[in-house]
Amino acid sequence: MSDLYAQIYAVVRTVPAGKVATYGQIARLAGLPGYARHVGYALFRLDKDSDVPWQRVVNAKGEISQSPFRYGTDDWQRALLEAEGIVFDGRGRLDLERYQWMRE
DNA sequence: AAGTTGACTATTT
DNA sequence: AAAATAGCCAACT
Repeated sequence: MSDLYAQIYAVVRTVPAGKVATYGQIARLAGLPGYARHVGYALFRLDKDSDVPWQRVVNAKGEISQSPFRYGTDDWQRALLEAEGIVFDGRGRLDLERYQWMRE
């Protein structure tokens, strides 16, 4: 894997349970401004046995981005987050003001 | 080697 | 408030 992805994974692994971060935020923290899409791309390529908590990365609206190839369904990620104490509203969104990690 | 793709985001309808 | 547009940049074909 490229060093680029290594940096992304390193940051994602730093997100504590019960908190979430946006793609753009991960990119900035990794020192890669403008790489928001690559964060998602990196997680897409992520191996299932990786220790990266991919479920804690959501889009800027506080919603779970879906992928047709992710193993498990769209509900799987949500279940993992709920298990960490994160509550979703009726439209499948979470409160970023409350759960976003290290907001700038 | 060139064109397409995408787990995004900010801006504009 | 929700949907369409434009900018973004490495990986993939």
